[in-house]
Amino acid sequence: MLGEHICLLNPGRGGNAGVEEEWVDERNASQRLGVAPEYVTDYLALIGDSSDNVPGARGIGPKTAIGLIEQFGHVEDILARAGEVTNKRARESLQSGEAEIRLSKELVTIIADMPIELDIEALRVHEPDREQLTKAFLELEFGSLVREYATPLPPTATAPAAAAPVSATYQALDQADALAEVIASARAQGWFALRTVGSTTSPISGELLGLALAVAPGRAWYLPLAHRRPGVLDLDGVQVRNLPPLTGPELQELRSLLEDAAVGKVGHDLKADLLRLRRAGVQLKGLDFDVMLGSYVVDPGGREHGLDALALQHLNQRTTTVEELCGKGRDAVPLAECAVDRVTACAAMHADMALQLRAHFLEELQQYELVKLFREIELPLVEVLAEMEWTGIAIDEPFFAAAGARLARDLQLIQEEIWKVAGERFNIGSTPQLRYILFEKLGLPALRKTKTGPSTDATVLEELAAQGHELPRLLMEWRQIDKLKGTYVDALPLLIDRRTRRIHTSFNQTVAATGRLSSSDPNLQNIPIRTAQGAEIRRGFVPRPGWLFLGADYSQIELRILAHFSGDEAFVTAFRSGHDIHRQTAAVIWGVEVADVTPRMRADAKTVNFATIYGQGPFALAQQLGIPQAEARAFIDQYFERFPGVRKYLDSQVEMARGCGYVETISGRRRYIPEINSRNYSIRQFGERAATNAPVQGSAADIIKLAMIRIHERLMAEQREARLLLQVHDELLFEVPPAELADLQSLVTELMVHAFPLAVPLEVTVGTGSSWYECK
DNA sequence: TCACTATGCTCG
DNA sequence: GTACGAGCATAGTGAA
Repeated sequence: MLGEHICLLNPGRGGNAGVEEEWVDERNASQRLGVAPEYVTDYLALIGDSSDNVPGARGIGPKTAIGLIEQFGHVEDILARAGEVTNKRARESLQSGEAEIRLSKELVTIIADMPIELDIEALRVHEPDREQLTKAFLELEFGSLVREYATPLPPTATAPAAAAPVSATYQALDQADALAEVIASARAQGWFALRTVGSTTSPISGELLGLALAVAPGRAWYLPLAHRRPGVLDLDGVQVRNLPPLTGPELQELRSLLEDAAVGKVGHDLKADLLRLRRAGVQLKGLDFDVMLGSYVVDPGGREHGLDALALQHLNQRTTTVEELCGKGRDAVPLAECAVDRVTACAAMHADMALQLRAHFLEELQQYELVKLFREIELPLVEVLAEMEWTGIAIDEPFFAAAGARLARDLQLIQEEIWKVAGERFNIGSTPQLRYILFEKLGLPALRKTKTGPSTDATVLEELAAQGHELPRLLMEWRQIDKLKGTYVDALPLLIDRRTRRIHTSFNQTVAATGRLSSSDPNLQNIPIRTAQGAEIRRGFVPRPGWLFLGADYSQIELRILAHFSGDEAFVTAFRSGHDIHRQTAAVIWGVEVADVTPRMRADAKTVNFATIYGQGPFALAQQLGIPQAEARAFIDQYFERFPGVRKYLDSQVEMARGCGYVETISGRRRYIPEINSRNYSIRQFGERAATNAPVQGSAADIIKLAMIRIHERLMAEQREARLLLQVHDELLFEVPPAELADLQSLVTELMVHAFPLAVPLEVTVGTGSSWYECK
């Protein structure tokens, strides 16, 4: 009944039905699932979607499914004898009829290969609307297997029935001797799990409210330090009422435990714990395991790394979320106002979950050979990022105020002009209103469409302007200024920390699927630079008085990585010669002497170089270069003809993704690419581009992370005052006292250049100045 | 009031 | 349909 291909959801790894599909043939499926070929159908039918992420999914997991098949044989027999199933959850699930014979992509596949008339293409969607699919299936006549057991799914998400942790095992630490006992066990074991509670989400702006500790599974303590409400828990008014954090004599032992690097610390998002403790004057040392990072390293893409999600997925535990504790939005109660016993239950539970998840991810990291990446890059980076966030960066407030006023004036003027040309007043920021003005009232040609109507984006306006219309140019100008004002000039001063007078971004370590960092609240990785007017904003980022900024960029790191991986002779030679790579590329592509490369040729070669990294096709390249598609195609062909090693390498990554399901960076970081075997052309294409780009982008991320770790180590070891403030993917920004500048410049360059040995040299350019603008 | 989507724009 | 990876602002919509 089965055809040649089957869709898997990375069995055994949990999974997300929307993303992690993987198409394999039947023999492969049998091997991958660890199920005899004749049982593959039953297996797939039985497990359906067991992922906890899937709305409505209640799981018979893969292991249980295999066990049931081995025990009973085929799926019909399992259902007939459901009462004999010993696993309680599986039995109830089977008996209730909502068993795991459900609509899943596996079933879509099975049905696809049944000898019936069915519009398969219409059903093969990546985020199946389950209700719609259910209806479609039930209305159609096909194999009894599906018709009999498919049932409509509940509209709302249901979590697995979790055994709620007994609250009695989570206790507040209200006695000095109890605290001493916990500390003693932690020391005896050599490690423990912790979870801090802060007054705000941001660990830097908020204060430490309390600390949860766990030493063994199923039992944890919470030490309240600065809660304003004792709640129903009677703590005899000792530790609860506004104690200065960790200053009491009985807390000195705890401090030394936290600061003892020899005692391992386990947690979820240790960077936040580190920062909250630091605000309380405690230097957390001995970071040993961060389950958020563990989850990220095991599978950086398309999965949740939040503690609640991880506990649900891997421990089958339903945790109390902070949202449940405090409410949300307008009605949210500050944590400091929440009853201590409730905070205790929540925080202690989180410490307990982190402790239990450690074992799970340790095993997975070992299984996938990711321990080194975890131990030598991601975990050490936590302290570096914490230090960066802690330090923050200063902005020149009067500068921003003046710029804001100026932009407001400009905006006003352009707005008046736009309204005059349009013949009426309207909200320029509203796409629908703008569409009406441009394409209906003024009758300009709609050049491109979005889902909801004609596009009005910058490329369209650019083209319309080129056709001689006045309004598009004004609109582009308005948009640019509006963006600068709204996203940067007005927004950044509001994020200055009241206490430090600096801006403290968050560097997120578990967001980007390639291994890159991201920055948020505010995002300091997308401060304008490409336009002259935008770049002015960087004048407002300043070092502390008397100090300087030092900026250090990797030159063309991604292209160098491409040269390294591909080993392409011409490419490697070009880099080793140490000259301008885009110029060299141009010379090779067009077969001319380097000296004869025109600026236009160089610019085009640069574009083609980037096009390669991103897997850009002729269509987009033509658009970008403003040339016919056929010409762009010729460029690309020429490029790969002259750099055959590059073509070969890119193909090899696609093959790797198809065969192994993932691709790897230079330090073994994986990215799973289930889209690569999708039957949908554009999804598959996307998978192929991701497969070729991820190793390049991800390796660059690995390398700069290593450099950051080593630089930070040196700064600390040599007790320098200079600090790393920002990372922008291939660039580091430092704040330096003048006396350290010369030294630091060579130190940073040295460590960045030699962070990871490649087949081609790495180059770093540095710049200094008294604003970010000047560091170029 | 809030969550959510769509659109558009900033960066490497 | 058509370039990888991110975060954020505004408008608009529908439900509580």
